[in-house]
Amino acid sequence: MKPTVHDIASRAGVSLATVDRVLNRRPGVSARTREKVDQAVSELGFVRDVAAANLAKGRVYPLTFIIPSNDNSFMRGLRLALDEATERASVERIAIRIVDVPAFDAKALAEALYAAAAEAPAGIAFVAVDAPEVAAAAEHVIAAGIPLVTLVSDLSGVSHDHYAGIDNAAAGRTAASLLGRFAGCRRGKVAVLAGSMLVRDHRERCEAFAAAMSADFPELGLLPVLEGRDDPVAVEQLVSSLFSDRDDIVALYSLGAGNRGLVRALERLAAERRPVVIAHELTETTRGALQSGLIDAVLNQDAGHEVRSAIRVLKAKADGLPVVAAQERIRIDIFLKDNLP
Amino acid sequence: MKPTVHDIASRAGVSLATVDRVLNRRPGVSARTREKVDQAVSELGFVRDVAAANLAKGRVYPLTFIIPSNDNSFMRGLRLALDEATERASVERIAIRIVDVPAFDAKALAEALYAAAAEAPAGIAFVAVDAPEVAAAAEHVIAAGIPLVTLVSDLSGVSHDHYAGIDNAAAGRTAASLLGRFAGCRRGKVAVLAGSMLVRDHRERCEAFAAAMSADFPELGLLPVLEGRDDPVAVEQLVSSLFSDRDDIVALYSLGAGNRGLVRALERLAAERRPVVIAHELTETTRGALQSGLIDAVLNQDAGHEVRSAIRVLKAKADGLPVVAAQERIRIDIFLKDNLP
DNA sequence: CTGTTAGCGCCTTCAA
DNA sequence: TTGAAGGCGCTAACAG
Repeated sequence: MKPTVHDIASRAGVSLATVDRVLNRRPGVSARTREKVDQAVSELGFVRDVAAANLAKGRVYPLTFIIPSNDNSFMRGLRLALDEATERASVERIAIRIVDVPAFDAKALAEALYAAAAEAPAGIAFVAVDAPEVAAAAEHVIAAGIPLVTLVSDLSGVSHDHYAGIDNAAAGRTAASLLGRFAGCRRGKVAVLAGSMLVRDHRERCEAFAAAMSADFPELGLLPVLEGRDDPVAVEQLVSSLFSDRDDIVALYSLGAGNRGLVRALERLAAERRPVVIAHELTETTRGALQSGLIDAVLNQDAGHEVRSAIRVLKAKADGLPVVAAQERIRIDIFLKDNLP
Repeated sequence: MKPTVHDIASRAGVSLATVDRVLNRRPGVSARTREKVDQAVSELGFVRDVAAANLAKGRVYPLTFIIPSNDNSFMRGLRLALDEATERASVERIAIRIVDVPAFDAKALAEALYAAAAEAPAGIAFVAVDAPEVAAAAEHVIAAGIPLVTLVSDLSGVSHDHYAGIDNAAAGRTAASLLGRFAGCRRGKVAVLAGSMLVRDHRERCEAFAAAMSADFPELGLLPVLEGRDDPVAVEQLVSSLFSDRDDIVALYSLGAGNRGLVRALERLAAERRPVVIAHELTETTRGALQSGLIDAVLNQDAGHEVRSAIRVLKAKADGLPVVAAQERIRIDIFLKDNLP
């Protein structure tokens, strides 16, 4: 039978309360007593029943998630993942509060951070905009002793607790590998379509992609980066005019959102002119385009994993427990038409 | 505040015990009382605290996992995943017993199933060998009322509770897509290396791969399938002699295990003769080969996910709860050198 | 510094 | 058919 606190108590010859103090590293125990308990713990191979502990504590962790009120599929997916987490809230003893802020608005985000901190939750997660005022607000949160993690997009120059998102440089390199190899022996230009070079994840993907392309596939020249502001309409226009301007494009890397516009533009292209296309985020749109052959591969980050990871990390930090970094790494999924989930 | 059984009890004007009976659909409650309780439950939006329930029940689920005592990295990984699950055993209130059987040995596996059933565990998971005697043993387990799931490789013609593994036909098609596209404009033969056509996962991968290749890349002819019995030594020999026999091989699909042997054989090949290689399962070996460029892509199934899924399903079945099939689908991961976790 | 005691939310005898 | 009471493993006042 699995040993319990009672076994530890009698083995060490102390009371339950003392055992509890030692187990939870609370003060008010003499060194000798502590030792006796520790010894009993290791001798009996005691591991505490977290479920029972949480039940007794009755503790709930109020967590605040600040996310952009952006109407693209990925952010909708993120929200969905948060809703699911909220449903498991009672079991995991967390209470999630979602705060919306305008997308790409550093000032609004900074204010949201200050406001969230004022409520003193057990932790805050937010999708960063990489700007000084946001960094300042983040520092404020950290100074207030509130665990803080970035979600999806990271923040430079602030030592927050964690970044729950993919390695965007690796994503850029992965895109380059796939695109270069899928292009095969075709020769021509490669177009790059981003949301905005002002956000860190896009910048990192773009730079890594360009570096990998020129290293591994120098015969495929890169065209200047197009910025579609993650807006389907803008993207459609950009891509359409690009393809009517020139006829030497063999491949395209869409590293941002707004792929609905991209797909519409591609659909109007004559089949023999269709480029190799790599895009990001598995959505209704990109899934359909994969299946119809308009997009060749999709790199994806699992919003559900990111949310769950953020929650785990925030809870651990709130409890002062260590985080197994390797276990929290978010994978870059690759989807072809054949391995769609 | 989240409602508890107490709230339900007072709202319905009954005692805790009665509430409990209704919640757990136990007999001995009049229809009228039951109704009152049900109404209180839905009015208050009560959801029961599973952790507390398990704590009170003190129930543990003895689960038996039967896996091949095969010394390849994937099976070692599976074992590792099982060990990890065992460590969480106390929290999840399961007790895992691992039973080893010789690989690809239908008779031994069948016997192990009978033996496991005799111990009447809460559930059994096993890596199937697709043979009649195994099917008979599986039927016996099912007839004994013990929840049964297959792991990694499925069993034909038996309606067991679940298959915790990837869609192997999809894996074969994915391999074909990648291999065909990575081959680019190279022309020649494609070698296929399997473990054994006796296991259903290998057969399915192989058939789907062949079908997809002839449909999408008819210019690349397939060579007869080599069976390496997932044994590194055998595999090395097979591949070595294959490449000394002929010089028109442009690509190779290794759909089984034993890739240590494959990599050793590839290493000895002159760089310009090296084929495009797609293999299965991310291990030390395949990871190294990806990084060194000997292998181009690895399809992976996450043993940890499979084990956890099997456990979830077995527990649910043991409790008579439904399973959300979509949530239990195991993904096919694609790894290139660039997106290694 | 240490122990006693009363719960957390739920389940399970045992009586009525 | 129903209810009262005790306990699962742990934590947290409140006393000593």
